[in-house]
Amino acid sequence: MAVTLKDVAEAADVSLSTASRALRGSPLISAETRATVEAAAAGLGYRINRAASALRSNRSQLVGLVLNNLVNASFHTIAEVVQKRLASDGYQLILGTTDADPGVERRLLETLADHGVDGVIIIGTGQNADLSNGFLADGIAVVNVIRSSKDSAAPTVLAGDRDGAFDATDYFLSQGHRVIGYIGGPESADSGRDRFAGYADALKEAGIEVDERLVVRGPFTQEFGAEAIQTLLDRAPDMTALFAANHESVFGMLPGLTSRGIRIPDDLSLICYEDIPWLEMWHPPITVVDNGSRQLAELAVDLLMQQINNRGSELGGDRIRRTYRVGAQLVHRASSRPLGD
Amino acid sequence: MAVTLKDVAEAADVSLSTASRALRGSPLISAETRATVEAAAAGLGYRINRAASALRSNRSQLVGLVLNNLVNASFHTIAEVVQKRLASDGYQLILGTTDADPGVERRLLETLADHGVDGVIIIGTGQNADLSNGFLADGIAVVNVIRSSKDSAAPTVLAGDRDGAFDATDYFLSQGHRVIGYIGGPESADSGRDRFAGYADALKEAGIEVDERLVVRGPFTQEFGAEAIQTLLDRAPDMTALFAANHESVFGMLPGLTSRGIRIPDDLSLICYEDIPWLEMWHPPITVVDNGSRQLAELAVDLLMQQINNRGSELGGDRIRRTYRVGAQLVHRASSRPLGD
DNA sequence: GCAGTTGGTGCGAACGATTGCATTAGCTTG
DNA sequence: CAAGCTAATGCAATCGTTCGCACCAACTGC
Repeated sequence: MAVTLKDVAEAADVSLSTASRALRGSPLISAETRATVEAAAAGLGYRINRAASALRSNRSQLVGLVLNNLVNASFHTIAEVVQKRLASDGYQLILGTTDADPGVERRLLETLADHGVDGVIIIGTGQNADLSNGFLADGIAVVNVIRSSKDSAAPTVLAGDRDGAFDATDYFLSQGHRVIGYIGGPESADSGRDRFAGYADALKEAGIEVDERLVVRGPFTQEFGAEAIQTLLDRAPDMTALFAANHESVFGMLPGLTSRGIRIPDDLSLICYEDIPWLEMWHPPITVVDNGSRQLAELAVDLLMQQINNRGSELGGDRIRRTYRVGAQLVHRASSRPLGD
Repeated sequence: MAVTLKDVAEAADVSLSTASRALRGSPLISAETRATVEAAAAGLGYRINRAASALRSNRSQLVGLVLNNLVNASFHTIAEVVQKRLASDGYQLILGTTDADPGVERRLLETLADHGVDGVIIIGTGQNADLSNGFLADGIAVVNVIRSSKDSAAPTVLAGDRDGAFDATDYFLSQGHRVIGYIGGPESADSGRDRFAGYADALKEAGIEVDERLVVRGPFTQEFGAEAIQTLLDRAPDMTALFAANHESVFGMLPGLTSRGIRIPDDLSLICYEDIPWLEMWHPPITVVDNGSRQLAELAVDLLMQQINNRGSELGGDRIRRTYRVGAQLVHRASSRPLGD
């Protein structure tokens, strides 16, 4: 049988409560006693039983992470960063994927609650705000990431999609480009909408109308990217710059450019969304908008920990629900060049 | 306060034990009573408290997954598949990354045990077999994946690295290639060793000596791939085929080929290890050795569930420790062609 | 020298489910 | 019809921690 706290208490010749407090770092315990208990625990190889601890104290040291999938680079980056941060704070990560299905998401959230998670980070569908608001009421911390939900009372960390797209487009404009193509995600996705808005706004400020001929929008798949680039090249041979705002589509689009013999940036200037390592290794290295997945994850964990640590004190009431944005950043490399040089 | 089993029992006018048994599907309960209890539970919105359940029954419905990172495609594929399979069986996944550090791995495994996981799937360093053997002794299921450890008593699911590399090389040979380059992982890694062995064996069978000039081995990074391809092209301009057996290096190598103006497969036939979606989108689509990550994951979960379900009955004693292999598969596409056509 | 602090420690009741054992009612069987 | 089953249910102990409260000794201040 495993070593229990009772064994430690007996070995250290103190009561169960004292042993518990000593190991938990309670200030009520004298330094001497604490040392004795810690020595006894170490000597016996004592390990806490989290189930018992969770049952009694209502703190599981478990945090749930809900996201669509792990294939998308932003998502697995976030998962990895969140996991590491949590681990260093003594928490473990329960990971669940939803494929963006609200029903799956709901069942997952309920199951996470069954396990008594102390908090949840949700890259969600936005359809289960009622549930996550219930979590908050029950003292379970919640942070939304990337996708907002107007009904959610939890803080939200968003990516700077509009500004990122604006900056990319604006950069093209500053280089003299006027015929700028756009491949992006669907209107139905937050990111698809916001990035397109950034593209359109930048053009508008420059006094340019959005030319539908130059815009292709569709699902987050590389197949779409492969089609989209062909469509665009056929439809607008006069295009001098292209902004690829749909991350997945890039994988289909780049090979398409290569096979058509389009040289970057000589024939076409290019900027892609999201910084995946190998875009830097491409020839030429691709200029990208880095959406800051790591920072998104870091901030999400920070906000979650604030909530967890403020549990009880209603102090957080004001700050919660606030929306944060992690700015996107244009990473200049070699895939874009001034027009007419 | 949350609804507890006691509330359900009272609502259904049965005892606590009957309520518990009814919801858990015990055969001791009459169909009628079961229906009553289930109705009461549904009516009250009862949700089990996993911490309490775990404490009493020693079953947490939690499974740990230990791996290096989530960036590598095989790893995040495995994580996603494992998570989905577990969820469909009523288990949740606690995910931990180790960066292949044995110390981190050890602490992670201990923490997983603290949380009372019912099982662990380990893509491990092989350095903590003592711990995982202890898990088995304590009734915690263990399955090793991808990396074996001679000291581990747990079943192991390995990839068919040697055979995959053998097949790829053999295929080149059958197409008439004789000067076949090799870019692979270090000797220190299982996969690096096995794949090189497959390459060397295939050559040997064809009566060809391994030519050190054609072999570059190094770390699992794309930077290494970028260097390696340059080295190889400089050193062996007569090379007609190249086997890229280091997954990460592919990301650095492909752009290198493009920039040197090497046409695939006209100037060089190419086969890469591990099937990442966009290799299929490349121009030309790249022939690959698919190591079967999904199948590895599926099999790992199967083996884990067998152990979990056999807990108590010592019946599994014989089967455990067995090693399984998921065969790699050559996926023919268009990046290799017969020599001299 | 006595009431009032303060700093440590122990007692014992939870937390919410599971489960071995006892119990009961309704049958069968000789 | 008594004894013996079986099927269904209830009782109560138990899992390992945590934490409110009571307690005690030593010290302070008047």
